Amino acid sequence: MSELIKVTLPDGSEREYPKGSSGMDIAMSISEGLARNVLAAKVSGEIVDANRGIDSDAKVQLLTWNDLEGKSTFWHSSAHLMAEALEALYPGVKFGIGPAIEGGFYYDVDFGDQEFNSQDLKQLEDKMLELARGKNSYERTEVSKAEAEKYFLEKGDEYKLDLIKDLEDGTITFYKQGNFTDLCRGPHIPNTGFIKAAKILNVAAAYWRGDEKNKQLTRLYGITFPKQKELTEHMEMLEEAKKRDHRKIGQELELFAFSEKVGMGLPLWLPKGTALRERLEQFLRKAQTKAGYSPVITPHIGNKNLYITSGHYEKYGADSFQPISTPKEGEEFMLKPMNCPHHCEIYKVRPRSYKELPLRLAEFGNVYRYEQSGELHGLTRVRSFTVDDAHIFCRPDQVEEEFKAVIDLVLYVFKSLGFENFTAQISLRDPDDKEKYIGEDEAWDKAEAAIIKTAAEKGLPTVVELGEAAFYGPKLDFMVRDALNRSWQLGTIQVDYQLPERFELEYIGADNEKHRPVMIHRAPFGSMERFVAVLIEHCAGNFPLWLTPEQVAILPISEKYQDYAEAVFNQLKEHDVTGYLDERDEKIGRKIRDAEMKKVPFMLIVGEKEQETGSVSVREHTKGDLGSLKLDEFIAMFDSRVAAELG
RNA sequence: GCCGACGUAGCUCAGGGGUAGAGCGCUUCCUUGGUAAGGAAGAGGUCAGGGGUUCAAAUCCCCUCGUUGGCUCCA
Repeated sequence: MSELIKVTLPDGSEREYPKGSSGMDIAMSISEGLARNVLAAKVSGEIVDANRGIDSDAKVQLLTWNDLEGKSTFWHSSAHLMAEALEALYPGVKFGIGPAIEGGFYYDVDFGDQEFNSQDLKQLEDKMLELARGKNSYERTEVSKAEAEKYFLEKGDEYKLDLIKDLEDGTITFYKQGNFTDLCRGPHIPNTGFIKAAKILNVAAAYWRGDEKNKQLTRLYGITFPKQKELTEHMEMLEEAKKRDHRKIGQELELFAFSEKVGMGLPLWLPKGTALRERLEQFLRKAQTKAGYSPVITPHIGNKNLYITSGHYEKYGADSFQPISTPKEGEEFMLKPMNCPHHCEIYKVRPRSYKELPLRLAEFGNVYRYEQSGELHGLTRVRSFTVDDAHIFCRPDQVEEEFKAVIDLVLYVFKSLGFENFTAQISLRDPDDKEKYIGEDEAWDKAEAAIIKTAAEKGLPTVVELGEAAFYGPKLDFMVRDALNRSWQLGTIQVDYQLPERFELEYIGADNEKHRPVMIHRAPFGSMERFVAVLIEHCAGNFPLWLTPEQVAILPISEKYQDYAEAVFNQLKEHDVTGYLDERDEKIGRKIRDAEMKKVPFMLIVGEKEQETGSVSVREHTKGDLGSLKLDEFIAMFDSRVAAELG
């Protein structure tokens, strides 16, 4: 007699189930193995508990650990489990919020008068696992606002009360597992038994609601897994990430440095780092030349009025490096925080015809931004950096084509540097806070639509973020995943209808009338600093051969072969192979070890044999002895490796 | 900018109220050695900077600077 509902599964198949069946019931009907792994269900786009009944026809996706949403449900439930453990160990603790994040979860905790220190972490982890073994189910109940308030009033948790205050009556739910009840929208995994491994990763301080006027809570970061093995692998990955830290490798390989005397956040590029950077620049210059860009050079400072015109002064002036005054009364200059205003003035040097658009002005421009001191981090966040900048001035009817060409350029750059995984983030205005942005609604709508359209046409994997736009226009940001699957923002493309307006840029159209061009800002690397940092971590300092500052090390067996070694070195230099000659009075084993530590791709060992035959004994970094090659054979091999890398 | 931790030789770090330690690196000498560390000797530090407590401070306290984990921010 029970009514049936139609369920559409992700593979397109349709099945019928009694009304009120849950995701778990559906899983059970497919296979027991699946049922054991189901963490939650996505029902018509909404993620719900696996045991929630489904009352109408729906598209249903069963979420497991392999789904992002499954993981996040798992971690959110783990946050509740950690809270339960904390409550058991520290009676009377109060809780803020405890969401899942990328790579785990956290919970903000107010320990009151109780002490919590890092020695307690193991105890907390053990308690979590002990509770998890109880296989307590996560039970959802709907409560009224009054009931919710009553519960937390009695418990004395002012943070939850604060949260409830903003919730609408009738939408409030509690989740209970074991002895712990929490205010929570859900969803959750079926029971705590799924959680087999737990690690508290980090303890930090965070203000309630992120406001420094509020009380500071202890934020406990944790991660959990359905298998112990996965936790072990995760911890190994974190260990590997630490080894790849670009700050560490940058120091070890002498790529860059910082000096207290020069100032915080102001990187000093050492010779090897500079070599690397310049090769990256040359690579992009070449690609840009092909794509029709015109390189330009502009000063590091600009009159304050330039930034008043651009709108940047009003927006960022107070938080920037302050104006530089000159002997002339009232005259003020600013370190340039971006290159666009200068490029606008280049556009304006003479009247422009529609025939010369698009005009693509490119500059590796050094810019200076007074980032908050607490935000500085290695090369990824600095106060002086170089944008691989370009501004494309084009007619409105050219925007799409130009946008697509830029996407192609960005993809070419990523591919050449070994970044295979990326998503394109479409950053739009926050529709609820239009005050933050300058310009007309109409222009914004047009620009946003253009980005969405071209991204779709290029088949980019995209995510849309509201409120992430620049103040002058929407953006398409490229988030790449590195070798450790960490996500970084690199390239950016931005459509801008505002600056042309502010700078009164014009071109004469075919109709002999004045028209306003559209500007596209773009930087495939983002910044040289940030890109190098990400590249270092991506390849753990083992750069593609063509980028490596020291590509070969010539290691003579003894000083008797010094002359031959030098001859080899000189010939390599002729072929644009860079490196060094290790003339030290050390044994070959030692020279090899040092070259290996420096991650030099090729070691060329030369002694009596090689000298007699005009050859080199080749050893490749981490791979060992490759045997003997004539010098020209080696050069040919080297060249073909580089050619292969650059596709 | 805010909260916490940290700052000892070029690097990695030990020490800790009573005149500064190790390994690596560096310099010199010996050694001329065939695929991841040859041997010996030597140089090198106002213990981040400033102030205080003390007979005595690298060590305890305060401030400043810097680094770092977070929070907030990011043209």
